Amino acid sequence: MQITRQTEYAIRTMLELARAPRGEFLSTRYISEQQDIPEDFLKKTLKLLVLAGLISTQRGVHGGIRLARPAGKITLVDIIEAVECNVALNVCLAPGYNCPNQPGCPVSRNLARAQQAMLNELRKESLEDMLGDQ
Amino acid sequence: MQITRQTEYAIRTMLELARAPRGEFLSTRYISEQQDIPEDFLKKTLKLLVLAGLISTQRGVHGGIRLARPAGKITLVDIIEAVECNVALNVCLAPGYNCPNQPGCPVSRNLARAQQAMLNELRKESLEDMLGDQ
DNA sequence: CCATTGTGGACTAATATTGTCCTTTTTGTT
DNA sequence: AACAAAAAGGACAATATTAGTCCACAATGG
Repeated sequence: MQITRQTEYAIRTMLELARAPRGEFLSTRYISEQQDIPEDFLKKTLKLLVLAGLISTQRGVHGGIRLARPAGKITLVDIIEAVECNVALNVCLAPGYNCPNQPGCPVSRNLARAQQAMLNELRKESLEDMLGDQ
Repeated sequence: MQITRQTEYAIRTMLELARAPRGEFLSTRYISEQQDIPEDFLKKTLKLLVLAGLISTQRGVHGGIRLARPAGKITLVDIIEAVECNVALNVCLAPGYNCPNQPGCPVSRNLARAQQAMLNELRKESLEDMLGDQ
C-alpha cells in the first residue's frame, strides 16, 4: 500500500519541471543528476508521463522535456495515475476484475469509498500550489 | 498502491469469524477450506492478527481462533494496519524515516492528508455493519 | 557530418510477496 | 499414559514485482 519509487521519481521530476521557466526544455540527464535518479530508469518513467499527456518532449540538440500544460493544472493524482496505471486499493476494484462475491460486496464498497476519499485529497493542490508553499 | 493478498486473506478471515456464533472457536483448517486460503500461509497471517490483539487463540483439541473483541468494534483499518504493519503511502511517511527535504515538504504533506482521508473512511464501518448489509 | 538528446526493447538484479514443509508445544480425550 | 487435534515457529522455495542496465536506433540543430 505504497506508491512505488518510480512514482516518487515521477513526482520529483514534475516538480523540477514546474520550477523551470515556463516552456523551457530540461534534459533527462540534467534531471537525473539533480534528483539523483538513474538516467535510463528515468527515461522509462518519462515515457509514461508522455503517454498520459503530462509532459511533451523534443528530440535533438536543444531538446528535452517540459510540462504539457500549466503547473496549476496538474496534481499528484495525475502523476500517480500516469505511473501506476490504474490505482486500485484492491484487485477487486481494478477494471475488468470479476469478483466471485456479490458485485457490491461490503468490503469492496468500503475500499472503493476510501480510495475515492484519498484521490480527492490528492486533487486539491496543484504542482504550482505546492511550489508556492515551501 | 494496493493491499496485499495476505491482507485480503486477513479480511476474509475476520469476516468469517464475525459470522460465527459469538465466542466460538474456528480452526485454521476450517477457515482455510472455507475461504480457499493456503493453510500454512494463513497461520502466519493469523499470527499478525494475534499480535495486533484482534483475535485470540486456543491450542489443543477443541481449540481454534475467535475474535478478541466484538465485531462491532473492529474495522478494516484495524485489519489492514495489523497485517501491513505501518501503512504509509510513501516511504517518507513511515515512522523513523528522515526526509532529506525540509520536514514538511508539500508532497509528503499532501500524501499524509490523503492517507488520513483514506483511513478515516475505512474506520466508518465495522465488521458487524458489513455483515448486516450484504 | 557529428554531437546531443529522446525512443524502444531486451535483459538482469534486487526485493517483496506468497507458498510449503517440518518440528515443537499445548490441550482435551480415551 | 498415550494419542490425536490444533496452534506456534522457523527455515526454505517459488513467484511476482520493482528497479536498474545496456545497446542499437531516430531525430534535430549546428
